[in-house]
Amino acid sequence: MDERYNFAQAESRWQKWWADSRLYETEPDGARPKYYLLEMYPYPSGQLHMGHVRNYIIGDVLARYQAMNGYNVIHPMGYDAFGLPAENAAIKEGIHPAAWTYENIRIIRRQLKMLGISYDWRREVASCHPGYYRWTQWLFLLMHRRGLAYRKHAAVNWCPGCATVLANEQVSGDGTCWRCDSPVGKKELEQWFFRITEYADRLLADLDGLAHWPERVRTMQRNWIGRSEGVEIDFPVSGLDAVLGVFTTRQDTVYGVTFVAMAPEHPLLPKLLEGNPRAAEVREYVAQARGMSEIDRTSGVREKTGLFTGHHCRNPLSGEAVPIWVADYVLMDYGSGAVMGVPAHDQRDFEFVKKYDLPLRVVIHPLDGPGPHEADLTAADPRYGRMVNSGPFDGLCLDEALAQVADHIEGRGLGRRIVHYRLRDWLISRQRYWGAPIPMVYCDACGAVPVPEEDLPVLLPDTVDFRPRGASPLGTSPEFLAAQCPRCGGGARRETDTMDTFVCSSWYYLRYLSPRFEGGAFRPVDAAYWMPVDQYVGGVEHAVLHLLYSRFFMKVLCDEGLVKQGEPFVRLLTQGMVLKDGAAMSKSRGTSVVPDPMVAAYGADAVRLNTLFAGPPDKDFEWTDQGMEGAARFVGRVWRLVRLWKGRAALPSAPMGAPMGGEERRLRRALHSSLQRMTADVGERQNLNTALAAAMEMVNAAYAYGETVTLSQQHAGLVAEFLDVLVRAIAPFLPHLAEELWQVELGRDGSVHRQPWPAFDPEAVKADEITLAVQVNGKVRDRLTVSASLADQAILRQQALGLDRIHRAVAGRTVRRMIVVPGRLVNFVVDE
RNA sequence: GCGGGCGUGGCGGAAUGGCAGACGCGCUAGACUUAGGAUCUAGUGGGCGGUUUCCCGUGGGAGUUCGAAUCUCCCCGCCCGCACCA
Repeated sequence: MDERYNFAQAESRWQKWWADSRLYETEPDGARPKYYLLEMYPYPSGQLHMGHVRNYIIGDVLARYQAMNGYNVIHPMGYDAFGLPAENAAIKEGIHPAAWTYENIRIIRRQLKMLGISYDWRREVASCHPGYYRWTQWLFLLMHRRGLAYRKHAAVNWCPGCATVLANEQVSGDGTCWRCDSPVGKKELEQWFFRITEYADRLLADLDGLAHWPERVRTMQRNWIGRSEGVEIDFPVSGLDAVLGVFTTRQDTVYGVTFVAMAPEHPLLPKLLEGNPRAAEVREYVAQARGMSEIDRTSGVREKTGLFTGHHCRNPLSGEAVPIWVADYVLMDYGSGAVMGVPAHDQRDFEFVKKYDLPLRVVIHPLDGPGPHEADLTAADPRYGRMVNSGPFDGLCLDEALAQVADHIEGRGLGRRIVHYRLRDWLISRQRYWGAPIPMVYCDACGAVPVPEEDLPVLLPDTVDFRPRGASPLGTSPEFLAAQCPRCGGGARRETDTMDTFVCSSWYYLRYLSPRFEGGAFRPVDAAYWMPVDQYVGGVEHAVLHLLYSRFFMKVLCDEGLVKQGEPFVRLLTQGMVLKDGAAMSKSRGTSVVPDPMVAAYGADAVRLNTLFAGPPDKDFEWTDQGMEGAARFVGRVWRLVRLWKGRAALPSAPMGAPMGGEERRLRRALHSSLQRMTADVGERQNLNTALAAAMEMVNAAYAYGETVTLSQQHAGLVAEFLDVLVRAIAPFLPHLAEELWQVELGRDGSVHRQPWPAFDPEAVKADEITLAVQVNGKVRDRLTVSASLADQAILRQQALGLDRIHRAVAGRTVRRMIVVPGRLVNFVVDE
């Protein structure tokens, strides 16, 4: 028996057989419950590394497991194929982005097949294919028709590295580009936006329903949407016919305002400076503040600066005159671009008045006592409390204070309640070549006119000089640029920007359902059957990018009546990263580990096993080749076991009915308790690493049985049952090995991947006798083996106290209590 | 600064109030063998002049409990998110 499992031969044979027998191709079937398993499709920038591979392997295990549970599983794959890297690589290497992309797709497809992932390859899509982006453009038109796509002039994020604009979500917290890490600047441009803010409330509210999403992701989206309820209060500017609107969530502190600060960009500022002796000084300050980079400007550690404008305004509640300052810590793009300074109750305002020697006034006292004297304050007290020094509002507390002040403001026309969001509209224009052209034309007579649906797709021209120059490469193609106005028939000019690739990926999960459908983005009946995605697997880095955009798209499509649900992804598993040298794998840093050499050396199943066994799916782990040997060892161990036992299992006289001895009952118990654990670990907890640990225990139990009972004496029926369960239970994890064992070694008909997931026998899991830990005062002193049916505590007590070591530990002391945890332990509480 | 997560053998990790270290890697010994980087078996947290009978041990400290890696509080460290958001 020193033959070895020829994984290379078996794996390629079964991959071919699966493809030939169309095993993973699925169609809607009203008679069966569906299960949509989706992994985030990759950006084809080269080969897949272990980070991607982990994603797809986790998804594959879950897909195969659900198929064995009787679901009609759809499991598709495609490519997020538009994007800057294709263009950058093409510029560098002189290849066309399309050629580069399709070559990478070819490589990745081969890798995925090599790993034995159960995709329905007929459903493969590439977002750069005209058959796909035609519908991306169609969805743009849908947005436009619904008033959700609009063009506006704005100061937008500009990434010099990518030579294009970016959406807010695509600028990292430190002010750098999410893709290339360049510092992002601002540029005044006229651009296309999607009105995602219109859905802010629903995007926020529906997060509560996503019970099977990680709390972390929901929190990140909540923070990103950033809803805050408050009021905008109008402060009339003294001596001018103007009001300064000030947004606050703390209207209960309005009597504590001692200054008002406006952003350097505030549109009212020029008016304040007309004929103002301080104008020159203020302008210089404003120029300086606006010249600061975004990063410096928004850095919390920097000391706040400001300058008095020379004007005052009137607090409409107290009637008091307060100075208007311009200050760099006030942001134009949040709230109204002006804040009321309440130094006693806001730390930023506190620091500001300490620096510029402005007054402060305490207007909130703690609920349970007196407040501090102004002179004693060393920091602002931002807590809610009881209003004081606030005229008619004195004594009001908490919510009541907020509500009554807001009511008063609205009632007297001094301002209005406002719900403000941090979320901004989604900037989707990109000044790059390799993307879906925005299907609009500009006509001198008719303005911006959408391309008629029947004229889609607006094809990306092949021959364009796509070297970045800060303007859209498409503008260099006269043939592309020239268009006819769909409305008046006159000469017109095409939009030359392409769409953010996140637009493409916001709906790909729908295209999979009707991948070659010519009559629409997807067939509504297909979506009705397959949607929503039951399980989505992908990296957490898309928490507020792709996952927010997709939710927005789904809601729009729901409003349009094309889908029935407003949420695309029911269950989300954010798999951890595979690290190399403590950081995410990166091709540019040369820390990318690819699966190919390991598949060649150990087989796809061993790579799958090693990847899954390294840790829980949602946690990061450092890649190491160390485990590969062990993974390959387990594959061989299973194979040898089945080869050794199959003859015994195949005996015609292999009935389960033959009486079983202690060894048999022990093996059967190990089999079924391991199976029970695997079922819970895969199906409920999604802890695939411990499911595999259970599978290993199962196999170890078989070897242990083989040690004590020689082959010819082994219980043929039990051996047969064992092999049947084992091979089915490892099938989702080690699909090639399981198929080889099922069909070739066990000689069964049909694919193991079409077998039901084995059910564990609760009776078999029960032990005949159990070993209890016996503790004295919580310390384990001995163990006691008793019949599992023993329920009589008196007998248990007697037996436990009869143990030598227990007797000694208890001797001479009084047993106060006996605590019994059934099946686990007995604890005697004695006097110290 | 705010919010969240984490901290367990030489290593990856297991145990979510009940026998700490499952499972695996690595290591040690043995068996088989011409050979072993194959395979199988056993051992493997630390301490001890007691090696089945004792003590210690889950970042540190306190607490709750018959019993704490697990719950509570304080502290330390690492990671992630947010960060002048008015």
